[in-house]
Amino acid sequence: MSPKRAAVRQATPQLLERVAGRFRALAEPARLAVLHALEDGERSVSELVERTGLAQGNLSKHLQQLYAAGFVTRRRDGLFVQYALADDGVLRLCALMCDRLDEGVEAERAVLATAKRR
Amino acid sequence: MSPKRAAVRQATPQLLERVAGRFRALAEPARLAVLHALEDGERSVSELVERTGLAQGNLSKHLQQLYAAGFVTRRRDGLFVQYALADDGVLRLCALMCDRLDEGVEAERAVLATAKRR
DNA sequence: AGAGCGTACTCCGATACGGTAATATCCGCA
DNA sequence: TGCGGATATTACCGTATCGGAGTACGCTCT
Repeated sequence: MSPKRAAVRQATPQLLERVAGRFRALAEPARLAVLHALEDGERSVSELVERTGLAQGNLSKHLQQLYAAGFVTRRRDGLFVQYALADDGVLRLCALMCDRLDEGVEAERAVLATAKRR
Repeated sequence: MSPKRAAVRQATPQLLERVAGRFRALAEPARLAVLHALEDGERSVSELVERTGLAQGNLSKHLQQLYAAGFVTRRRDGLFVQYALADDGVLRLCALMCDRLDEGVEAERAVLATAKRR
């Protein structure tokens, strides 16, 4: 049958690397801000500069990474380039993560307590 | 009403930083390997060393980060310390990410083509 | 073809992060 | 109380990554 479907995959180093890379793309406040700014639709780079407050060059680099990770799509629109969320998967990921935040506060507290123990 | 529920949150810098931090904890093959090694139950550090092939000190650091991020729990068991997945949220996150991988291959191809264009 | 705007790329300094080796701490047991 | 195994912590090094500044490229219009 060769279960190509949702079967549990082998955790090969290559797969781990690929998955880690995707997570890494989301492991940066600036990029999360960009994704957030795209939540209500397509935006040009200039619009994203306004919305996020990032410098143009910096923003461009982050956009490349998000694009390479498959989180956003690109489209030339005359002089502009319009970026958009590739799908709602990112939002689901962030939602899952945000839910964890509230419940994780206690653990964080414990860690802090451990850190300053003694 | 002060919507503390699943309402859309403000994307404050602090929140972005916190969320990014959580993603950062998953943005490393070694830590994903650890989580994978915990999929079928509690494991001691020594067992994790065997299963992941990581050096003890190195593994310990990764475990601290996973713990601080709230992905794993800790429990003293005599001479050992047993780690376990805090909940199945991590698995859901990874599953979501893995699903994206297959579909993202095309985009990656495009990026590569762009990189070596000319 | 040239000007002007929007976007991508390159180079740089500062900082963060992962891996290793050595050391410290914690625990159970004689 | 002292020993030995298990885990945590520290110091150190090499590398990756971020942000900023400057520059190159693409597109449109005249």
